[in-house]
Amino acid sequence: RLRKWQERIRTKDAGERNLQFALSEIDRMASALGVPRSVREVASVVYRRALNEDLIRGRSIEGVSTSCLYVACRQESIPRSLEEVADVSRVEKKEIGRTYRYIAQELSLEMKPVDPKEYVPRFCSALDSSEEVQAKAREIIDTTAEEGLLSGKSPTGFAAAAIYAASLLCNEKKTQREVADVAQVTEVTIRNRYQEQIETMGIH
Amino acid sequence: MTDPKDTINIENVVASTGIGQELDLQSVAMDLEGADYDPEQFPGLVYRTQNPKSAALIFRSGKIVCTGAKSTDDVHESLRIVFDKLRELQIQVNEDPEIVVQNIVTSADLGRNLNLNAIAIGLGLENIEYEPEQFPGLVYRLDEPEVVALLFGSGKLVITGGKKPEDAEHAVDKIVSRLEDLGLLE
DNA sequence: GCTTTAAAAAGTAATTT
DNA sequence: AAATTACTTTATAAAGC
Repeated sequence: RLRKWQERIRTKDAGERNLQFALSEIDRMASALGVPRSVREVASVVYRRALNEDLIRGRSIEGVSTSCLYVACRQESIPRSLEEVADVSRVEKKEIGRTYRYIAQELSLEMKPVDPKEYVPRFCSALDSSEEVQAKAREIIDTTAEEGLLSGKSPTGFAAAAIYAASLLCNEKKTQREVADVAQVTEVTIRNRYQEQIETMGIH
Repeated sequence: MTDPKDTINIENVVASTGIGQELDLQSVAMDLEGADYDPEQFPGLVYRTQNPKSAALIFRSGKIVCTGAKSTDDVHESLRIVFDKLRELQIQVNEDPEIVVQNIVTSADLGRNLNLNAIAIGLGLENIEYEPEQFPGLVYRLDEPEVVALLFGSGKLVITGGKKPEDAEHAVDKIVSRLEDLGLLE
């Protein structure tokens, strides 16, 4: 009987320590990503829900923590790409993506696809682009997305191409490499998306 | 307009069977030309057939998995070749061991572009998985038939998980009517 | 869970030429 | 900068870790 007690205390302690570890990891990664406190709080809530639903079993605490942070960024409309999140996590991108899909499914999070426009402010400030470029990029994204160009395309690459195009149109040229670096996509992707976008925008 | 059902093409058929007899894969690997066997990596021996093209995974238990065939007929033909090869090695194989089709992968074309964002919302986020950052296809799980469809922006699609060719046809019909109901086709 | 096998879809990325 | 190779997703069986 005493053993059972000790075991319960032991597992309870272990659970507490695991939760503390998860929350401190979320905090660490959130700081590294530079997201506001509200995102960390949302991530913590999602993690506790996952814990209550017993979704951690068979998965690493680090993987679930990272996925919850990824979810929180999207829910707060300041998304971070899996690439960016993986950069501050010790879990690889592929596993973060899988864990994220599992958690989103099990918690019925009904995540809407990321709107490329949500990347515009952050990418543009990293590029020191004007408000005019941002507005133009948003316009390009909305117009080309309505024309069906967004289907199947990565939101980061789509946003990067629109920002590149807007920079040219506003006489604030940025090189494809500069934009590619802040968006963490290749120049080839920017080139491909850019071509499609200016075609349907009728810009010459 | 072309009926999307007429664009259906079987791309891969997976089937399982068995010869009801234990095998010494080490010696089979020695005697069977072109056999790949690395028990450290995977317990099955890999044997590829050329006509029709397929890959057979042969296990110590005598159970066999055949993948890569383009039709159910090809699966039977490929396995007939495998059975004959084993008989050449003095291994007893019945006349026609039972062959069970486990999965059929099919491709098809709806003939027009799809707005995957609208479809994700329209069909209901709870049934759909669409993460273009991770994969360009929208994942749609059907209950009847029980298959999984991958929808692409081009209107092309992949259907997998079915056990009979008709499953893909029924799935295409359902997908087309659901998209039409939502006004997301055309 | 993972390991291996096959095949399609389309996007993205890393190498090679 | 264009071409090639490779990896992402889906399902499925097999035996074993």
